[in-house]
Amino acid sequence: MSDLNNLPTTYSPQEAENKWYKIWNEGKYFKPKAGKQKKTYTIIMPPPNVTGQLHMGHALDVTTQDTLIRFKRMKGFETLYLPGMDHAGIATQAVVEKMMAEEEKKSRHDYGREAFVKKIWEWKEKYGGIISEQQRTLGASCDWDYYTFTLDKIPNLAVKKVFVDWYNQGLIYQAERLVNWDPALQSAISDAEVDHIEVQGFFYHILYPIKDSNDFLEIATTRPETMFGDTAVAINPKDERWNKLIGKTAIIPICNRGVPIIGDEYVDLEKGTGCLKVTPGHDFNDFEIGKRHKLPLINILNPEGTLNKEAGEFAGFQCKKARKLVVEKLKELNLFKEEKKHTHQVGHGERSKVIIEPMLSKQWFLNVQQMSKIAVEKVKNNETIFWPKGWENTYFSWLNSPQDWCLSRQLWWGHQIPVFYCKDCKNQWASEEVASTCKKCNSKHIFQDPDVLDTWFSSGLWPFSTLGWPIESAMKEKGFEKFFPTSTLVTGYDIIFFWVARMMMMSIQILDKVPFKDVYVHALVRDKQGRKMSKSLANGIDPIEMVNLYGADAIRFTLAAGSGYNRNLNLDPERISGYRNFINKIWNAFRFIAPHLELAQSELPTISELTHHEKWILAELNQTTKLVNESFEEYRFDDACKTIYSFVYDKFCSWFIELSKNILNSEGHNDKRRRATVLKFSFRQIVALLHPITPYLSEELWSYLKTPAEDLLIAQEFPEYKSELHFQEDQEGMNKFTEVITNIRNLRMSVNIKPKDEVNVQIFLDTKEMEYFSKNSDEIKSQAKIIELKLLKKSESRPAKSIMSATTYCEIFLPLEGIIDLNDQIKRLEKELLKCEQEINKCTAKLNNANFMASAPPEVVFEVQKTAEDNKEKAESIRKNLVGFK
RNA sequence: GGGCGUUUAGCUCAGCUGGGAGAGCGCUACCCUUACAAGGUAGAUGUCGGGGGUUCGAUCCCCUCAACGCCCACCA
Repeated sequence: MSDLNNLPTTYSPQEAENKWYKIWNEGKYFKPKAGKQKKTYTIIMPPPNVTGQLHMGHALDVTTQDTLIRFKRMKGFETLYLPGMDHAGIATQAVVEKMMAEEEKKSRHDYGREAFVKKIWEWKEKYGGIISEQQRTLGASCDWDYYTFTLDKIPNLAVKKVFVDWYNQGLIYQAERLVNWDPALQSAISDAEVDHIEVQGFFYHILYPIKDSNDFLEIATTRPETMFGDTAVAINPKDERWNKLIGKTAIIPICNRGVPIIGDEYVDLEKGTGCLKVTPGHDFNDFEIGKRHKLPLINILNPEGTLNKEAGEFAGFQCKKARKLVVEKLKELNLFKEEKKHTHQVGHGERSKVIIEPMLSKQWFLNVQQMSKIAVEKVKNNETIFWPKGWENTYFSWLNSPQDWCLSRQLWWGHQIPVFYCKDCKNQWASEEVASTCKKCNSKHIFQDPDVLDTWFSSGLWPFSTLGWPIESAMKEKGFEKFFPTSTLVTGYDIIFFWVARMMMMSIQILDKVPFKDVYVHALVRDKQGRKMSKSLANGIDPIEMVNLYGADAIRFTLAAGSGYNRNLNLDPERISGYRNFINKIWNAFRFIAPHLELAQSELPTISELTHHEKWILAELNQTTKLVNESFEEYRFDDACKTIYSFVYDKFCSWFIELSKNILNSEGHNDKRRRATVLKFSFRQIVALLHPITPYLSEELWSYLKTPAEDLLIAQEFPEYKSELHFQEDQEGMNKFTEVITNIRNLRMSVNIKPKDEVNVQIFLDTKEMEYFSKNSDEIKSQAKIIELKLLKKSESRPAKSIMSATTYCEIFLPLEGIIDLNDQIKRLEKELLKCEQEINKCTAKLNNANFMASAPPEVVFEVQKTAEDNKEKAESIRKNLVGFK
């Protein structure tokens, strides 16, 4: 331990961070331990992607989760903070494929499935999971023995069990449907993974000849290249312009195929030309029209997004290129009328960023119609509560119009679908075991479905698969019964659909329980100007860089201070340095106390022994404690931070430490000892209050404050409000004390008296204040640098040649020898007077208003009366003395 | 097109169920005062987006307009 008298003037976080994380972790402080609450508190960490680098969003996750965990742990809950990592099917496969292409000029097909998957595992061992190291840096107090990867054995068993059960129940089914096809991934993706992005495009006006006539139908489309897939042209039956053509045949240009002209209400008379080409194979709406009219369905695309042989001479071209060529060709044929600029929303792959093609394909789906209804119920009846409540709407809006979930992905990295096929008898069945023969005909010619499951399928099971489900021995070992349902899910609003909704549905369906009691939805971290942090803008702030610069506690405090019920957190690195300064301030407050720690006693003196200022600081601390507790319970991290900040800064450092200097430098042993005791007591409580937010600094300081027998701070009890430490009178007294001193300092400042120059002061008081001020006159003298302080009755005469200031209960005079700039003083006082008068006018207006007097509650009326009287007294003081100046 | 949200001091934001507006940072002046210059003391700043309404009283409730942002939804 360093010498308490020789601590450095600045706190250096690095040392403490390395030291304490290790001690906590090795000392098993992160492990769940039964506490006085006899209850558990569980947070399952949203598993970051294995490919991920820690960004500010993760840092915010960790900060809020770890703050809650540390808070609850100290409150005496048996806490489990369960870490993990997600295999992130698409993202990870993409990373490795890219690396392979760059380094070896090979594709996954060159390797084959087995070898490729092995390659990803190798990559994962080598590069994956840096993020969990970074989480440690931030102080995440997870039980790392619970660490789970979504492809681990148990989650895999969970996935298989759920799939097989639901397959057998018919909830999971296979269907040939129009799905969102990602040509880059060459896989289907779910609706949730499609982003609609606004794109500048064109309406191409094309003429479709009408069979057995010289007429044409003018059709507007954004996608001329899909005309090879057209199987009808649709017109609204109400459309007077064209409806007589319904029933005739239109000829698709270029391929010269005849298609029926049909009537369908879906067609919008206003949009385009009012004539719609119907391409059921590549448009979701057209697909519906096709169903209504029993139209054939033509697939014109290859899996990689090029046109297939249906497109004749355009086969092999990408859609974008084909579009140009088709337009040129139409121009040649004189069947092209015009193009008009048109902005529209086009679906893009959330990961791949390429345009998504609706395409007919056979996929696995989960029927969510029933489970989504129940998931809504559970939130409606408060079994799970969102904080802030407003996010429930987002959750509902998704679950109220659910599309069946497309589960299968044509990838290699992930949980392979546990469905088997027999080549001989065409039998299909689902099985948790890897089958070797056909269940039905015993044939050995069987194979497993090659697709893998959507990553979110395993994520949806996360709250219980991490706790050992469905393996009973594992559940017992991991404490499933104790920790499930979990307590709070902390996440950003961007994955309410992807994740929260799915965990709710799956958990309710499988276990008939909601997976968590609370959902705290935190803000998304943006840059100072509110822009999303992105690579292209280069506006990202790297949390680890910030940790290196300012320390983990500073960044945690900054993120916590920015986290309440807001949806954006605009982060300015300057704020981090600001809170670094605050942390340093605490460090230095400790340095002040440090030399006196030995003197302090372990128990607080009896209340009758305490001085006014001691009672005051204890009362303020007590109130702070109450507010901090309440704030954490309501996920108001911002309020908690503010409360602690202002107590430490504005109460403890600015006044209590200042007021303690004389005592600690005096000879009075008892006074010194008593004050040292109060200081130490307060400081122990301050670091305890701070610990959930700034674990490192607080643990470091605790090591000096604790008794040898006491455990680490992480394992201490969180401070609670104590009614016996509520001293209202002392808090009110102290308000006067600080007001008078501030007034005197203000006066000194107005005539440029240097801080170290001492002055004489006379205060004229109401008699009822006399006692308080004479009792505290020594402290007033020292705080305001006064040589001689005279406390006089208001009836006494005021000194000549002086400057003055008034409060509602006293007049403060500072007699001066030299020349005073009277104009300045008059201006200052007149301004002050004006304020009072405005206040008085407002009050009297109200008090003269009969309606106000009749309807306002009595305490409000009383308050107004008091304000009026106080201001009248103050104004009177100023006015009287102003006359003297003039 | 549907829904949600935001608009308060130069910047970032807080203001609980209506009683006359706050914080941090920044800024200005003065200070190396024996915990801290990553500091101290003092100070300035707001038609609480516009308009209307309810009320004795509106930053807060209702209506309306505007700007910005987000989410969902059809590539005619």
